[in-house]
Amino acid sequence: MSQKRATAPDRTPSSNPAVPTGSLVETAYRTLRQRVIDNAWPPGYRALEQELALELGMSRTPLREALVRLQNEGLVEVIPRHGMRVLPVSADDMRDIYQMLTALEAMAAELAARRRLTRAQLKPLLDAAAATEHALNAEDLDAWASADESFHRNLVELSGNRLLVEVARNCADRAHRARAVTLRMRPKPTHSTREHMDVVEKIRAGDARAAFDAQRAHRERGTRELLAILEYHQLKTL
Amino acid sequence: MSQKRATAPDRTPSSNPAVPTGSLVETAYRTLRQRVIDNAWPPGYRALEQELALELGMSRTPLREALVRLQNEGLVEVIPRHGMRVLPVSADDMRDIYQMLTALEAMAAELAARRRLTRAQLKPLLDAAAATEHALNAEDLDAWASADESFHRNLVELSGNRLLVEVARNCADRAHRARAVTLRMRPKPTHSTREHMDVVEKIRAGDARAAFDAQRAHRERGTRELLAILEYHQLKTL
DNA sequence: GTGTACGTTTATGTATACGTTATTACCGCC
DNA sequence: GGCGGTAATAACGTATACATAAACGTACAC
Repeated sequence: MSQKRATAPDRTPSSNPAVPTGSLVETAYRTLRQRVIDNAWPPGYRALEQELALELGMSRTPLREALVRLQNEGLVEVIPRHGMRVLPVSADDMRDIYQMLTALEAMAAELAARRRLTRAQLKPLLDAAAATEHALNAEDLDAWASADESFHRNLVELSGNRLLVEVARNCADRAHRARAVTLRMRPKPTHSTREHMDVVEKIRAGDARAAFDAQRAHRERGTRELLAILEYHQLKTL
Repeated sequence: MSQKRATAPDRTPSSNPAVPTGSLVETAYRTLRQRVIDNAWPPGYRALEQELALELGMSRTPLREALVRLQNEGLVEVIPRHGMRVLPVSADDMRDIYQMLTALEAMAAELAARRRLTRAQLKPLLDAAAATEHALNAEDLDAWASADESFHRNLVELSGNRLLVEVARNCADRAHRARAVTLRMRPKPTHSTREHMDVVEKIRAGDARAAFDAQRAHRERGTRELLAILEYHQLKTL
């Protein structure tokens, strides 16, 4: 994975254009974040501030502020005189991220179960779990991945803990690229899909301990699976 | 808790002067962060960018960058035309933070126990636990609080998970003021101190499950205690 | 061919300027 | 006194300028 500069010929502004928001900082932040997460920029990719600012049609000032935010979120690093660099994610990083998600989501499942949620409150989670099942049946891996993300996002939101939601989102962002790259290297996600329904059922039943255990087991199995893939394919950085 | 402006007469630059670092951003970041965490600035406190920049002897540019970082860390909010405001921490926030710390530190204890640490590696944690004991015996609450922080910091560092360390540090930062304010409102921390030793022993023995349970129980009891204090004293924001 | 020295270029970190608009102060009226 | 309208002020968000020093390219010596 060699480092690429912003002058790489396959990069044009139109491939991920800035979508205007209320502020230039926000525009830059969202645009750049998207590029990192969706692998439009590969790991290690570099670009200078002035180049990015020109491309996004703004001065360096808001662009820098966006980069500071992205750096705080662990998605890029800002290197003096070398601009920004997309932070590669190593296998160790993935282990760390997955350990975090395991702890956070197990806690989220427990908190959700304790809250005695209504059918309406549980619906988005149930819908997401059902969507993973439909996608699996239709053998549509991309739809499955999207539904999987939705499941996990909805799960942490049901915890009612804002900080947990925020941190889990950042963990998911950091892992997103690796998830996408390895999506077709893994066995069919039969276990995952079944485990989703299991977690939902435990939450619905208000069984906090069982919900915790179910979600935790789900993430632990997923962690083992992913780390095995990274090792087997000798994927050092993603 | 009324809002105070930067012109409050009891604030002078010398009470928490900027300590020069390699960059002005870093100087501002550390100075301001310290003021928030140590309650030099109370919850809700406001200050304008230009005022802070003047006080710290720099232009608004690096000052803004420092504020962006602090906002990302949940310590302040930046309000257009009103400058920055120290984010008050509500009882709900404290519940969220403690739930996070419970999940993260229990996981840290488990990971630490799994790593089969040497005596040398365990020493900082053991020393910190011993320090809480000594401070308790000497009836020195401030020393106890400091040792307690050291214990928790060392615990998460033993997890070997960098992301966990980073997130736990931020949770501790957010909770720091509330911890300090409530330090003398709680019973003598006899349980805490005994629990520290219990956790250390489980980690030393390499019993991951027991370490997880011990640290989790420790944090859960502490959570209940703190939330009860906040309710009893009608502390709405800290 | 390799290493070093030197001059030039360039990408920052920071300061300052500028345009916009939210906020505040003031005034008149009821 | 309270309310509404208007003008002035101020605090941004952003653009531009500037100083610094890192990085690069070239020439020369061994």
